[in-house]
Amino acid sequence: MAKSQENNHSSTITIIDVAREAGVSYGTVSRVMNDSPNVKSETRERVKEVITRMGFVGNRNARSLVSGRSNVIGLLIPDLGTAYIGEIIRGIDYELETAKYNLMLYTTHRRETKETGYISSLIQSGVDGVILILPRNPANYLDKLRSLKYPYVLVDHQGIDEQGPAVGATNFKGAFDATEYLISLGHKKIAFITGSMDLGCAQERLSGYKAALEKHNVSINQDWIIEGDFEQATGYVGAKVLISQSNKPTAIFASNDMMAFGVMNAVRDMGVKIPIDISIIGFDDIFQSSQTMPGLTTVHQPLEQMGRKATKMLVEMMSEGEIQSGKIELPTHLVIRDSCHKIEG
Amino acid sequence: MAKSQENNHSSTITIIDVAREAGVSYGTVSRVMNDSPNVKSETRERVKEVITRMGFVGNRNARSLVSGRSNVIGLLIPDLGTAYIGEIIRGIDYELETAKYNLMLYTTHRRETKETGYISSLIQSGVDGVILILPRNPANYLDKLRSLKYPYVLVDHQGIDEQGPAVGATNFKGAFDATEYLISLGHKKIAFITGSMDLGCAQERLSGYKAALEKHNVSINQDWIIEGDFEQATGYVGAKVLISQSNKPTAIFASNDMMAFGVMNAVRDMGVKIPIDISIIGFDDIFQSSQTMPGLTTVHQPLEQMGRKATKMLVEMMSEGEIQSGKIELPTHLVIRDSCHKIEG
DNA sequence: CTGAAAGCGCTAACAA
DNA sequence: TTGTTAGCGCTTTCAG
Repeated sequence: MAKSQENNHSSTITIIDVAREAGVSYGTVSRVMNDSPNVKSETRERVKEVITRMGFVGNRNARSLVSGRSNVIGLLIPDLGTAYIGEIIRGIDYELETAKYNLMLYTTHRRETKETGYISSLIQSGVDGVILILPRNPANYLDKLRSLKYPYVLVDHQGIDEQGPAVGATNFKGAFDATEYLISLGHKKIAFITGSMDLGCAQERLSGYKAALEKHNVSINQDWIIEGDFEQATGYVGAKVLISQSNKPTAIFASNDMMAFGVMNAVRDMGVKIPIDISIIGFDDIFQSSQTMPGLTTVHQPLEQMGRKATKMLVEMMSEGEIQSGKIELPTHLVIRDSCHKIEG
Repeated sequence: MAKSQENNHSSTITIIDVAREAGVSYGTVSRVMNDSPNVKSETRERVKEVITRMGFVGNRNARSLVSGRSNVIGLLIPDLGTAYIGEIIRGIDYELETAKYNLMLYTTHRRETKETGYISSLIQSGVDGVILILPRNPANYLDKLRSLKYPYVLVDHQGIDEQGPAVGATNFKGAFDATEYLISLGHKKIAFITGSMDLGCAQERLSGYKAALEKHNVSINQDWIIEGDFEQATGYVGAKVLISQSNKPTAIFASNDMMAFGVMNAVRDMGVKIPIDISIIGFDDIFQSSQTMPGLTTVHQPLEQMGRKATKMLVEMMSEGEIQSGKIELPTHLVIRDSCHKIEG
């Protein structure tokens, strides 16, 4: 006999108890639970009443076992604690709630090796689909996912090899717009601090910056392009380097807001006033950016929307059993606050 | 016949296929999978070889259904995107990995109503236990959890009604130490910005601050106690108010680091130098605090440790089937960086 | 040490 | 519209 090690905390009421109490067969109870149309409304009401009265909740494992669906999706992320990912997850959560899915979280903590391992684990877990945020080396397992027809969506990954479903933002255009805005303010000496250059989004932002400069015939000065890594500290250090130059820029464009915060701190520490002495612009528009003083002008990335869009795509794929393809880029837009200032030409 | 809607992406290999291939009964395969000692090592090897060769992975739902365990724990959090919670989760993740559990995430987004609903959902999901971080109104469902003998651990909740398992930090002592440190530096005019006062940790920090003042016969000035809410903005505003007073403090103790960042920004904007003109101290020691300039002196809260400890407690409870009780407070300690300065008495 | 077999709680065909 | 029933894939007794 099975079930010797009874799960002592799960409710022990089963569909059979409900059926007995309601005076119907347990198949009928199942129909009520699944909103099958083939139930007399009178019966349905009676069964529903019994269900609530007894506090019955269906056993998810049993349902999944027979239906082949778990109503759980997996979410693979590099790390938590960055506002950036938090906001994407907010969007995912939102959609998942309406679609009645739960979320299983897998954090790689930037250990690449874990990614591939997790994918096997995910599939094994009976998760119905997976969202991958900022994956490090998807090439290792994307083929597997595709060959299994396992639904997945990539978020914020601009790999060259990518043919599958993915959602990102218009990084190039966002950076282009920000740079153009600075130029419109009269700036010609515009410095740029890059993100981690192994990431597609960082590359695109750099390209956007350069393109805007070129369009307006502003020459690109390599001394004003500093390599950063999206962390606050490199923004700080980068700004110090920039400001120490004899030929210093009048504006600094940081590839993300965290680095822009570092820039702000550095600049302040050197006694340089924002935005009078120097203009600063960021990228992402995380919550904190509206809270700094002065408020950070930045490129808004629709993070929550990205999460929602990715989830919608995934839900659709899961119900249709087909892997869609094509990547989607959601529009960024400039949010003008108080960290940039007009310059006399 | 069931299974009309086949889960087209899950591997279709079952324990039976493995058994046939290995020339044993499928009960034996099951024993191998569960590391049962009653298998001849020769047989075990053969079966294992077949398992890896066929790439077989057990169906989790089937296993859970019969064993009554899911090897998944639920994590209920108010929000993401705060470094604070991210660091706790890192600890949880770490322990979960060694204990071979997966993590189901439920975010309430600070909507109180969702908490209670989630608890039912969690239990229904067949999750083996639950960790609640910073729960808003646990009174609503703690009784239910207890009566079901459902394993749970509270993290960072200092409710008065609490008898169940919980882990937190020494908030009182941390605040006491920080205040005493400021006093040892010669400060007598020490302001305090509180957290959300509906949270126990915020109350304890305030008490610790007051107690240190009293111990050293420094009178408490109500004008120097400002109510905040743990968000950066209230730190900014609070500092402005403080600095504008005719009788201004020489040090500001913010109840958490985010507010301390706000204080730093405000102070800088008013042309006041840190730490020469004013000393600033925070609480939490989130990652960002070591990145500001000057580095923020703060009370280190062992967030990752708290996550690990909570998880260990939960795992133990799940295996023993008993709810432990008693709360645990992990020690805080002062991290001295560069935001505080000696003052001439 | 191994095989046989009884279910775990439920969904979905099939009858009626 | 409802009842009946065959499994989903697996764990765990019970025999041997």
